[in-house]
Amino acid sequence: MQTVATCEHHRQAHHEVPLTATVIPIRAVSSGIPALPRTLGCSACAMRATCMPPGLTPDELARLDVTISATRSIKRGEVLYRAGDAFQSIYTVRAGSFKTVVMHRDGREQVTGFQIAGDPLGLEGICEGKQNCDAIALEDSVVCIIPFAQIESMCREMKSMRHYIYQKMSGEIVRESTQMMLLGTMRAEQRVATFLLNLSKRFKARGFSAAEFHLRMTREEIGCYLGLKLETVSRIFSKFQREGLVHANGKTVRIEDAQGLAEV
Amino acid sequence: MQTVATCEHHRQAHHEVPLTATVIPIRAVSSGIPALPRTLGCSACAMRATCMPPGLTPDELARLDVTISATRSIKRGEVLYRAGDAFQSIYTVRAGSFKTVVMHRDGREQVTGFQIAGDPLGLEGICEGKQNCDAIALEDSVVCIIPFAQIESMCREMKSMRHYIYQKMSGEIVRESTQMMLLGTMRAEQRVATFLLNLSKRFKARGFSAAEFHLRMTREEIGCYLGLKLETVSRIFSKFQREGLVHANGKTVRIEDAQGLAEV
DNA sequence: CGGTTGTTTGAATCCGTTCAATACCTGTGG
DNA sequence: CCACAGGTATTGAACGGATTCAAACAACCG
Repeated sequence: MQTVATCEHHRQAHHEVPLTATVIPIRAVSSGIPALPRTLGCSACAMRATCMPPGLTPDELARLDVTISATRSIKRGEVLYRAGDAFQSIYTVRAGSFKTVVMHRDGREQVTGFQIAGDPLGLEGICEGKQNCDAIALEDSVVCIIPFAQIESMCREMKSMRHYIYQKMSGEIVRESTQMMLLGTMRAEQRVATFLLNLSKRFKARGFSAAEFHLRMTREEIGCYLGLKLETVSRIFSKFQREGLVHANGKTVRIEDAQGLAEV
Repeated sequence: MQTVATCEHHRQAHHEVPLTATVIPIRAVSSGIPALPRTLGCSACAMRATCMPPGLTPDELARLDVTISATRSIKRGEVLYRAGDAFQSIYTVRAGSFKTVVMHRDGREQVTGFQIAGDPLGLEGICEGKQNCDAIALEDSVVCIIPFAQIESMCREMKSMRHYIYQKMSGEIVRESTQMMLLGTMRAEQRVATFLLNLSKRFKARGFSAAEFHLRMTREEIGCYLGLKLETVSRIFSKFQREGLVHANGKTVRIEDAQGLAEV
């Protein structure tokens, strides 16, 4: 079984993921995964506000329900897609969480993002018709499959859908430039503080606690994301704890002084 | 007069740029700027292959010529747009070059990209309806103005135009994740080597020499882009020169051993 | 020409890494 | 149930690469 921890594997062996085999109609999966929203299909989905444009007509919603009719379950450590895979769909995280990783020939890796429920996945693939990073589940997860060709053809008539795609993509660009700033200008403590505050904000936006949450990623993955070594991340967690900024016990984190964190 | 060099200024004072005042019909500008392609309008533009989707019909080309009918000249050190400006247009660099800079409240800056002729500008703005970075000319430059609302409405009928927009945006995402990898995993020498090789490749793609070119940006701006201090950049240029990898005289750079650079 | 901006180089410092040892946690099989 | 193994996390000490501080030089422009 593949592990999430080490930041070095998952090369080669493209296209071997049995894509269709694990695609299941939404209704079939509903009873199996307890954490899922009860109601299914976009029209009744609790997360529609984050995933889809606002102000859709009933007709348009009905069409969405037909188009986005399948989810896919991915176990912890498994990949949703790999760099090089042919681009066919974009995804929305329905439950669980992912990391996206780009790699160099020489084995160097960079975690480019962590995605939690409601976040989009796979947008980078549109450019060259193939994915440029691996998307790996940090825990047992479920994604909604959004077939790009179909959603794209909806764009013809639906201006709001065009704007939705633009916004998601543009949002990725903005997110990444923020991360470039972090990597280019911040010192280690600021990076970790920013990371924790960002996670906190996103959990809050999805209705979870902003103060206390469970990290699904290892110290190494955090380091890989922040341009630091895992030891450095660990040391800074400890330091923040000594200073009363956070309480960190393994993967459980409680933010004690958000203001203080922001001022690191 | 504003300077390009120091990596610290250009805050506040949004919206004060007299946008319309400097917008000139393409034909009016044609004789003024010698470096411009002789033929004007997208249908006859030499750079259309890089700026616009392939396979447009004559009808579509004619429509483009009407839509993209103005350029704008920006003098060295002046801004094309600032963070916070209302998003209205995207741009293509027609002549000259730019840097894009994001900044934090605290004055920290990060150069997120350098754009040369043929490169797109302003795509990040689509997300929130306002720009999230400053675009500053590194030399006297000219951009084509692409009014987004109009190009967007062309997307309704023109599938190729929709794909064009997707590809440009997705390309930005890919470019940025590559840069995140550089910032997150490479040591200083590798960053500078990668930077030089990337510039070389892009110049070559635009028909300029891949081996020898003129840097339009200062050492400080390069450092700001690569997450290094200007002294470090300077030292590494000198080191590369000692090792026979490049010949650098001020802003003129000649790549002597591209292979060696790639292996740094 | 002087003044400003940009570049180069050296020496000292410091932050994050590297190397290493130990502890912890979780799931597995005896 | 406990022991064990593998991965994960913490912490210390030494090291090193990039920064900081400083000075001198070059290039540019009015």
